[in-house]
Amino acid sequence: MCTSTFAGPWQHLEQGERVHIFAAMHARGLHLTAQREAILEAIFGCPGHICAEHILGAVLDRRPTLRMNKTTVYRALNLLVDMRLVREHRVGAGPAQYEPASRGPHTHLICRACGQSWNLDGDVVQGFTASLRARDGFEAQLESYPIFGLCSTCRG
Amino acid sequence: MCTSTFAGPWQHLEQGERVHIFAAMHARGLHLTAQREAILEAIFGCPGHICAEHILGAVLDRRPTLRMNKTTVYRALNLLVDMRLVREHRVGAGPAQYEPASRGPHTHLICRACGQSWNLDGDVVQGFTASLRARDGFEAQLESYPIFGLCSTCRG
DNA sequence: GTGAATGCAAACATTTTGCAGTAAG
DNA sequence: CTTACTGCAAAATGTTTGCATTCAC
Repeated sequence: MCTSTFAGPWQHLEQGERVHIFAAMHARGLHLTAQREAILEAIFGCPGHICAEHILGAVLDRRPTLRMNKTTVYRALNLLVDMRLVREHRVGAGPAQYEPASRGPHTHLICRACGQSWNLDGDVVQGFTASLRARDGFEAQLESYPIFGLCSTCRG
Repeated sequence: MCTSTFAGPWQHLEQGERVHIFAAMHARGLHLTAQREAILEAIFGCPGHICAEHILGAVLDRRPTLRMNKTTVYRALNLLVDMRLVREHRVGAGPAQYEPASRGPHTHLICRACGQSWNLDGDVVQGFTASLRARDGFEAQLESYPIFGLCSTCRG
């Protein structure tokens, strides 16, 4: 079951982004349909992560004339993740969460006890990923998953 | 759907471990039943991670006289995770994976391209978690989930 | 016009729940 | 003898698939 919903103003895709996505799809012989555009707008218009159910809800709310179905949402999401236009986070129980890949790398700290989350800026993460790269040649993609643990308050 | 199965020799719980678990359960007014003991043996006897379906399979295979049901497996797993005797890993699609909490912290690196995984020893991780602790007071539990990225081969 | 995209219903995989019966302490 | 535990069947959740129809290009 999903919990939070983003009810902010409806965002249209920024023009450059739209062009880039259209080109990427065209190159694969795929269509940028009204449904897919609405799904993209829901994802790009949400400041955080959003799940399939909420994407469906947002589109139905804000584009009542557009036909839309959960199957279409899931199919579009798989496509967009495949094309690396959207990042997927599957962590813990509950539905997968999605966000624009263009948002750039950022890591979340999540407290297992209180559930709060914090953004972790680049410095510390970069030090860690740099040492993994140096040691093992492994390019860690820490932005794909939040880091779980206990926050300073809950440790006490 | 599960893929790999561990078909190694049946392990009985090490005596000290059994005593410790029994005490922990007793302290909560819970029973260490034959079913729960068999489930624990399946988890502790598996060198890697094991999922609910395979625990059920292992117990049915090796203790044909013992009645056992997937509901019992899931209920036992929730209990054991809750008691922090067993660690749960939910990552990507597919069923949750379980392993003894006593196995100590260790982090896995998993390559998104080829799917291979490597154990990451403590040093590098400890440096990272130490800086998070110092900076944010956050106690990261990196052993709870793998770090995804690209291995040296697949980066090329 | 043609191949790709959609909606619907149904299947699927994983996990949880209600309830009546069983067994551990 | 009490309270926890179990099995069964059924539900809940999140996601995918088959197929006939519709639409973008």
